[in-house]
Amino acid sequence: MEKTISTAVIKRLPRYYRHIQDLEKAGVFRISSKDLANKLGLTASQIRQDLNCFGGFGQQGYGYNVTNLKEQLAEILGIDKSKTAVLIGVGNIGKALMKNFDFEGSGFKLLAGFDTNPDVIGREFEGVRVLDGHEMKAFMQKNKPDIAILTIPRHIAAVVAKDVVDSGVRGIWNFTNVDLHIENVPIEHVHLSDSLMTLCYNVE
Amino acid sequence: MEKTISTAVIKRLPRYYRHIQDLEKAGVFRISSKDLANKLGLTASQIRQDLNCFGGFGQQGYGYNVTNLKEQLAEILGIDKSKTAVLIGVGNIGKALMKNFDFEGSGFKLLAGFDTNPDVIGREFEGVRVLDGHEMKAFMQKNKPDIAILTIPRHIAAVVAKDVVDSGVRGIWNFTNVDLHIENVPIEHVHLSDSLMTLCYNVE
DNA sequence: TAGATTGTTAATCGATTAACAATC
DNA sequence: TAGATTGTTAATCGATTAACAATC
Repeated sequence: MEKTISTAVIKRLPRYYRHIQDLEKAGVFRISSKDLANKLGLTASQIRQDLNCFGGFGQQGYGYNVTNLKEQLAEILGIDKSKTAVLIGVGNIGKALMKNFDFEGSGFKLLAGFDTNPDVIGREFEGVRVLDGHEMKAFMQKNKPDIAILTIPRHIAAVVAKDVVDSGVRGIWNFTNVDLHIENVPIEHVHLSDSLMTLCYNVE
Repeated sequence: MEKTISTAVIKRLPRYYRHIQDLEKAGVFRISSKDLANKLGLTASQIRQDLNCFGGFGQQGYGYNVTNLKEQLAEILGIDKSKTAVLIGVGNIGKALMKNFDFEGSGFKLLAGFDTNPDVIGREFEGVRVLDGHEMKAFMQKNKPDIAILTIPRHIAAVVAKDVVDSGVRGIWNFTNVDLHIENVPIEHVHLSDSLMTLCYNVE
């Protein structure tokens, strides 16, 4: 029986992965929990506890092998086997993501964008085509993307979220400023305004 | 003596604010911690505890006055008195923010964008001008913005962050995929790839 | 081998939830 | 007044840190 891992732990994993990736690029072969903790501003204890939720990746007296740990983290996060995504709403944010964001690096392949605006339909960004929103349902049935990225206006967020889940999507990356909640469907919220308000509080 | 508030509490405040704002727009005058908790998927106890870090805004037997609570939250977060911001790096994400993001709604006034690319220098988005990066230092000394928004490539993130802090900026909204850390300067990270990796994990 | 560092158990700390007297 | 709901204290729960035996 799998024990469930707390979200606190899971939220730290991508950060571990990112730093370990940097270390590997910098040509570092091994790192101790102590040194990694220093780098990240955490305790060595916490890092060891976190990693040991998934297995003993280290070696007494030595520490962790950087490349091995990177691969283990990639596997835990599931970014080793590429998943698929569609992006819904090719406005400014949607466009910025299509042009800029390294989907591969986070374990995803972007299959298509969707919009209803004729100005963007048919255009291509980084090799990904923007299709007519009306074709979406058919596309989803055929291609079965794992997740949908919602970069649409907030007033249609709930409806579109329901639609994509009905079409079989298993997760949502939500850029609309609405707290979506759908039973059994993981949703990651990117609430930029919440983030900025938090900064506002801290700046006082 | 001010007691410090835990970041867990602070992170929830913008969400409270957002929902209370919605309630006000929907014409709701009062709400109990119980009803608000239901709406947010939290416990009534937690909401009362959180709000009572800042004061007793409710009334026994009645609940909370929506408009009053909204104003109290705005004051706590500091979004009632407008702060100022500059945006550094007018690439795709920077542009998307300038065009789309409701800075006023989060308590900020965007003063200017900066870039070194001649294609964007001189352009205006939503009434905000993009200036030459070389003018930045002079601009900062004159206008003293409260925060800087970093939408620049990751390899220059640390240097630019140091520069703006030296120029007197009191907070950073960091969109670069780097964990910046500067003594005594609050930094809010928007790590999109971390967010997507977390979703990747949860989708499995 | 001796030194280093892990994996893991135990102790501590902090955050959430429950309970209830105060009071509108 | 009686009912509702707060503010706040106490109890619980979970997450972080400390400690140390195991072992490379």
